[in-house]
Amino acid sequence: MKASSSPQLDYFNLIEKTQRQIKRFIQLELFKRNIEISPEHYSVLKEVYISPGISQSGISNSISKDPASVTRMLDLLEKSGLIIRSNEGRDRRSYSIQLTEEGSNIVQLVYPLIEKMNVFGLNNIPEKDIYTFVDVLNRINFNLE
Amino acid sequence: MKASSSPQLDYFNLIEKTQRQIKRFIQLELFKRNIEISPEHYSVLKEVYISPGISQSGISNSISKDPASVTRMLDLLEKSGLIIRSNEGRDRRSYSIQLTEEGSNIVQLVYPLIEKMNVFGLNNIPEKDIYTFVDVLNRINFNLE
DNA sequence: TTATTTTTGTTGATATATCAATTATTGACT
DNA sequence: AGTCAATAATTGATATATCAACAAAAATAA
Repeated sequence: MKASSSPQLDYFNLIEKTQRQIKRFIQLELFKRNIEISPEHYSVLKEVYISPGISQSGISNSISKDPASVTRMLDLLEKSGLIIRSNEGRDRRSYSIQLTEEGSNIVQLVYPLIEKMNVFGLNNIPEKDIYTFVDVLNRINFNLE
Repeated sequence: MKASSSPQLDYFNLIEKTQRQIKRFIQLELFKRNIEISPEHYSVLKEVYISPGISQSGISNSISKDPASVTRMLDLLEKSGLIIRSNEGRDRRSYSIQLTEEGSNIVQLVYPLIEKMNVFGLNNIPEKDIYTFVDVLNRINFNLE
């Protein structure tokens, strides 16, 4: 490791750390309210809420996760009675994913909480900095695509 | 889910997505160069490189990960011959972690690559925006502590 | 000194995430 | 129609991450 003019800007570790901390925070808040769902499962439910009937590959693309991850999360969500897979469509390879009433209720319960947590996490940060922040995240994503 | 004046700023998902994408990118670059180490293992090795003799709890704090995660990563790193645990210290509960020569070589090999990838990921982003970006990440961390 | 609490690390259980390989179906091409 | 490639989803293997429960040792309090 050479000494360099500026210390290594380890934004990857910083991003990772922040991501884990946000996740822990959300988990804790959900636990306090006796809402038994993981942040990951919520993000899947939210996708289905926004796009009812979406396919698994559609979910996979939207949340940028491996199809295998989606399969396994949906297995659990199905077992918990929060979503249903149906084969109604013409394409017999794919499932149409729908929320059950309970799944829908959870999204409507959790959504405003996530909004509050967003506000809390961004406390004391100027709005223009938040725009810059989101913009940089998008640019990094673009650069690494 | 109520319609709100502004759409939900889902920076959590954006951060998560970015984190996964950076990780995938780093993994791919390491694979291309036949360097058989995960980004997670590299970050552990780097900590030990910076602070030779550090304890497992020290690593756990530095990288903000659960002690159990650190134990398991060190198990693998030890099996791969990249680090050694020693009990030389007076505190018989804790281990002193050291890099082997091979571990040290890997850090020195990977470090400049990570630097290059940082530059690549931040391509076309004004420096002041990068400062703001890092600052916002730190503020979010602070807010959620 | 003895008792209690804290710290350090490990292990088991479970969830998440990815990759590689596989099955089934669809779409495209000739 | 028949072949071949692409797509959708699943499964197995493996790594990562956390929580809870635990053991051993050290620090603190009584």
